[in-house]
Amino acid sequence: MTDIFKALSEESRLRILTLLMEREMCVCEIEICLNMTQSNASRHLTVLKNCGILYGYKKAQWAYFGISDSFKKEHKELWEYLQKKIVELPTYESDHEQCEKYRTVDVCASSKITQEGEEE
Amino acid sequence: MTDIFKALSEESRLRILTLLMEREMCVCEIEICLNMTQSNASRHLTVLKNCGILYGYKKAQWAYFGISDSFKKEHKELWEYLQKKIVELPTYESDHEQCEKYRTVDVCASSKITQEGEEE
DNA sequence: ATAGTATATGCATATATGCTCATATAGATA
DNA sequence: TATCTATATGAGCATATATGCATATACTAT
Repeated sequence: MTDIFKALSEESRLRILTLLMEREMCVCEIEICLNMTQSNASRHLTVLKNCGILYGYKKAQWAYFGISDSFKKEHKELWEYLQKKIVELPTYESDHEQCEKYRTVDVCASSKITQEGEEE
Repeated sequence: MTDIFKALSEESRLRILTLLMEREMCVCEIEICLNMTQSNASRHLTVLKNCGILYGYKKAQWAYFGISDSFKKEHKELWEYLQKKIVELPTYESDHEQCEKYRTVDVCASSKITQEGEEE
């Protein structure tokens, strides 16, 4: 029980959750959308997965994560609470904008070019 | 938002909550029921109060704490989740037994005698 | 095979957290 | 006033956590 609250008691991890509420994502997408280092994103995702909030699987060289259905079911009230309150995060809007911005591009495998180019 | 999860991500504080779900209590009652030091109990209560989970007031030389109605209302789903899951805490039963044991006695102002006597 | 991309993890470090002991403060009582 | 009880808090210490850098591993594509 405390492990779930511990996982949720970190702003970066809540920001990750707001993104995953939309759709599952791979590490490097989160890395770019939330502007954090790769190792940092990876570690936070591991924490969220280890306590059962996220599911995760690998496909080709990517590791995808999403919000676990069993978590939603077994922690129903908490999940409802999160859905309701997480939009109040100060970075909610900007994170999603950043996310949309890279949505059209194939973020992975071209991230470096996109980052340097910085057109638009 | 993270401050509430942070407050809840600690076993000792969840144990305190299980007691306060029954009735409001003063610091020294919690200290005895959960077998923790006075300073430790006081600090945990302060954390829970600072994030709005508890209310607190002083009467004579005692400081009483209880679960805040506004918390229950403004964080309804979370509160329901807590009520449902907190009974699963490994120490739930024993903590309440300890609590009942001292219920009949006037814990405060006679705690030291009761502790040493240890009859029953 | 070689090079490039994505991810996980060891290591070092800065910061946060929890705990105990000691002490200051405030109210109660003789 | 002097003493006892209850509480809050500073200091010091041990542990936990978050983060960045470097690197090992795994899969892709040429």
